[in-house]
Amino acid sequence: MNVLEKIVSSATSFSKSERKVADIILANPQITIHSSIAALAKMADVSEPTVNRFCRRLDTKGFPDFKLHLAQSLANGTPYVNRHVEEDDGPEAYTAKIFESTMAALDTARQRVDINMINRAVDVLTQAKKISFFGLGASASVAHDAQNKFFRFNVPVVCFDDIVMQRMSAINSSDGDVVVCISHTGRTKNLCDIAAIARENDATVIGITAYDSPLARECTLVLSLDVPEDTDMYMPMASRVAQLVLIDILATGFTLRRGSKFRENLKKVKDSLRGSRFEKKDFTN
Amino acid sequence: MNVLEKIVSSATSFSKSERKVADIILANPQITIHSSIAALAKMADVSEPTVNRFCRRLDTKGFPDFKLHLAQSLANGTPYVNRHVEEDDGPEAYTAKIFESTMAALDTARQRVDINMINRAVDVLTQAKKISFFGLGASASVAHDAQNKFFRFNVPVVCFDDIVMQRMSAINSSDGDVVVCISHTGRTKNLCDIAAIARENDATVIGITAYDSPLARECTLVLSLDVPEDTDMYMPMASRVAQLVLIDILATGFTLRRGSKFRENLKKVKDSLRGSRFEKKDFTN
DNA sequence: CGATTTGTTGTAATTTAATTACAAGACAAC
DNA sequence: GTTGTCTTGTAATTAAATTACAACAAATCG
Repeated sequence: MNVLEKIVSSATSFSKSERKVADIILANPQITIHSSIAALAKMADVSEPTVNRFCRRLDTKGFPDFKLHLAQSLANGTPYVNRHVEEDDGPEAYTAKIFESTMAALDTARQRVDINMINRAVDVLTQAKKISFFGLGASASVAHDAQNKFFRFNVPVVCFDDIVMQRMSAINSSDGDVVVCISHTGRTKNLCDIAAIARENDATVIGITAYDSPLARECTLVLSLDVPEDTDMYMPMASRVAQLVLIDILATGFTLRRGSKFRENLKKVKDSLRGSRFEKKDFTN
Repeated sequence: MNVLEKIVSSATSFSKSERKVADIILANPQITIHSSIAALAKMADVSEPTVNRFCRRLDTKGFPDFKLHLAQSLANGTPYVNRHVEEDDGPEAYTAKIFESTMAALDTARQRVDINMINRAVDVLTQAKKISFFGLGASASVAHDAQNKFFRFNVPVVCFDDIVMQRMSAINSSDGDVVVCISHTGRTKNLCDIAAIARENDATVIGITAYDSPLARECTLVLSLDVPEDTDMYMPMASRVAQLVLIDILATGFTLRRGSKFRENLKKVKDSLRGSRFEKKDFTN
């Protein structure tokens, strides 16, 4: 937990004067790290020892040490301590908050992801006879995106966002086929059924879903992404971005496993687009 | 440029003693930020003023200020200096690199994005009679995702990834309709045509695309996202994530503009899923 | 309701750390 | 070999942070 978050969470245990200090610091974190203890005390209208005591309460060695911790918190980019969008946020505020919360979500995803599982998933995918991506709702667009990546690898790839098609496809699957089921919650009944059906037909089922969810239990192999979702907006946001990055990782693992010669193939796919595009005038991206 | 990088890059301009200081700091950055100037001087076997001069040479106000900058550099965590995936990277390396490069891309996107344009786009979207999202290839899944968000707002939303449908839809558009064209490069001919057609028919065309691209020139309003794309893999990766976050921002702006009562509506949409899902056993997400 | 204790806050003294001024030494150029 | 410049360290100074202690406020208990 970074210092800024710590200040917020231990707010209740502060005394009156300490709260004044906390308020000033939260309001001007950037100014704080460039201020002396005297300047900060003056801003908060308290004495210098009070500031010092405040720092100690936050498990730092003293004011200079506290500034160090604060600087690190800020570097991790938390201009908005509360990253949740609020009713009266202006465009500047909500734009920054959404970028920040998405980045924070990716960071926790990175820390929690199981490299071993990724490696096994890449193994399975590179050996697949056929790969199917299934998702519903918001996860359907992730499935489409996955198809857009994996079709380049010259492997049969399908993608369905229709439960009937998914079901038929699952029933027709067999040994060597890989089915990737994508669901943030992992509690969508239809998708669980499909995972079960695919498994009964000897397909390998990879789940990109929440750890220990009903869907996860139906899968051969689970890539869990426990990302804190901002539920205020009632829309999947960060979770879906993390899923996409995971798809990128699997696709990258796939290409690396296949070696450099294979990469030439990808270049061809990309070059094939040239005719449909306006030429670049210069080398800027 | 962060301080650590600065130390490396200005290595040539250091004197003999300053180099000693630089070496010690680069070797033990974590220890440095918790040391006094005296301790560091002793470690580097130089005098205290030498350390101070070293700090000044790096455009910091003095030793404490230098430590602050150093702390921030360390917090920003660049475990992989080179974030590009390489031939012989193992799963651990490429996973970390892809997460990191995606986060870095989002960070530059955040810095470069034009808040003013976002605000105008939200304006236009909230007043739209009908909203259409068009994308091709990788951008098609972004368009689908946008549809998945915006349909919740009780506004007529369509999404096409088929140029014939897009064309027909564009021709049928009229004043008050908003067409959102999504393309990373902004050089896909078909999509440019469609933007032009939509504009001829009095629709407002919002482009989520590269600044000053052919597509951008056809749009009423451009949300440019100049994200450094990792082209090694010949696949769109970071750009597409940035586009999704932009969609999230527009959707959020939309809901905020509509006020709190409208948010109840979104909750209803979300609650409607309950029947199709397994119940949560606890409150973990 | 008053006395006592506990906790909070500020003043002043002290200690510690960082910076400056200056002088000695090293090195290069003439 | 001498002069000038650049580098480095010593000692003095200044600035900053911390500690010790006293005054005050609030809460607890008789």
